Amino acid sequence: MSEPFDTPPPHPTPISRDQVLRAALAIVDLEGVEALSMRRLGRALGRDPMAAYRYADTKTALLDGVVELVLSDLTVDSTDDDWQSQLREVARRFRAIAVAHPHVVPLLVTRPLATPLALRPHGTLRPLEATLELLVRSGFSDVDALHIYRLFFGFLDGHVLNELQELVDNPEETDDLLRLGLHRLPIKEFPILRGLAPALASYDGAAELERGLDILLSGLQAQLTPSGTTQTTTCRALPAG
Amino acid sequence: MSEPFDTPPPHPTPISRDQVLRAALAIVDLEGVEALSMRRLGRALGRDPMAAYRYADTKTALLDGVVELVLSDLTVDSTDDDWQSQLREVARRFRAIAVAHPHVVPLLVTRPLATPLALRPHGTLRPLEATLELLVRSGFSDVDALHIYRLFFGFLDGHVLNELQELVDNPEETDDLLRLGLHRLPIKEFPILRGLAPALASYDGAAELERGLDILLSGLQAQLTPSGTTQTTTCRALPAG
DNA sequence: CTACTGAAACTACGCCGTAGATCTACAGCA
DNA sequence: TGCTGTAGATCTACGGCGTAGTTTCAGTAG
Repeated sequence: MSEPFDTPPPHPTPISRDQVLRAALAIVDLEGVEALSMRRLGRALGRDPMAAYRYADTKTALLDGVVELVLSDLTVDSTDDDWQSQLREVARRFRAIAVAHPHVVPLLVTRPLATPLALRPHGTLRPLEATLELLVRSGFSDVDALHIYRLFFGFLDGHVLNELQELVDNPEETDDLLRLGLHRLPIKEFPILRGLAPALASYDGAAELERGLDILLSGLQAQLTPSGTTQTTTCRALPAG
Repeated sequence: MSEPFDTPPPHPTPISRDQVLRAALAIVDLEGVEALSMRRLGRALGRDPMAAYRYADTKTALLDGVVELVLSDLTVDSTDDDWQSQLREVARRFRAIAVAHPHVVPLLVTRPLATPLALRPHGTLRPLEATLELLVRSGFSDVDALHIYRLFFGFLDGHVLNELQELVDNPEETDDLLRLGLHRLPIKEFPILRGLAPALASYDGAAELERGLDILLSGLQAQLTPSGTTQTTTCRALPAG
């Protein structure tokens, strides 16, 4: 057989799906999702705008690919004996990824609304399977594992959406109220919110994540045990009166 | 002074911001966010494409307006003596809104990433203030109220993002595995996920929300009391080994 | 009757995603 | 050597996009 390296590719150097996705990610990281266009991507690759279509059938598939690339950094050790502490670590890694790629977060949370689960790039499903395995190995039924997975990653999505919200209106202002622009809000209508200017200004994402994890895991421990059955609780309110 | 109704407006009938937003919402509900363009909106209003710019300075402001319109349906009774049951009701109303307008959910969760809090339409801030008031009236400090608000609405965002995920690949198939397209996934790599086909297919959003609320509120009760101070917990893992 | 004002409509620019046609350069073979 | 098939890269073109700037025009004030 002939070496693939002996015969150089048709045009300049070949290009890999990974390179395409990395170029796309770079654009998104620097300028946001809306700056990513096939033409812009082609320019970044030094190729024809249509070149990327070889590696992503469509623009939306390219977006799914960017999500996959980013999520490929999210490892889950499903052999960890302590599922709670492993979930904590996954949470911290997930947050770190989101903070490192804030402009990707909109894609991260919304692409699954558009692309059916089974058609998503496998890299985006791997953390799901690994988390399920972690929980099943810890004694949960697979259905309960699914519930916990959903609650946990829903919580993580919610956390990063909170953490990455835009708060600052006027960056060069030093007073919190003015910096966040909260003075624009009618004081009669938003008294508490306005009073929270200092708290909003000193938001600490890592600490908030830990406190959320405390609450979530403590609730989980109270409501769901690895033995497999859900407990009924006394504080559960009735749906309608 | 002259009656405003006596003097008919310059061109045909006047138009209100509310009408513009409702027309925009109708397009999004029917065909999704990406189908909403200024030209399309103009057509729906029977007006020039530029007409809508009178009520939204920019396309993104229009999107914020759609979010406001949808969130204006979300009432929070801050006088409720039982904050937990009021949060449950808010959660159910929020879910109902999301289910009624699934195509708006991407906007609902991502617009705050782009528009600074104080510049968002007031209608989107009203549930925030009302929830803070509910919690403060129940004895929480305003900073704790903010934490609970974030955790709670983060949870809700996460829930609807989970509930509205696309799962079905091949709708006319009857077998769960085939309908969800999970047979495409390599069985060695995704054994648990594939096995969960029936559970995925029979997802019940309302029930899942209640179970999530049970866990969240029970965790909240264990970790945070209206007296105001956060408790330290024994199960909290240390950051790094 | 004229001049002004403010809202509505129109025009035009540089983008976009991508279907389809075209070009290029090598592989295999006579 | 020259010919042809083919697969990949590139080009062209279409209809649509957000919106700045300009023009139109009905109503009001003087």
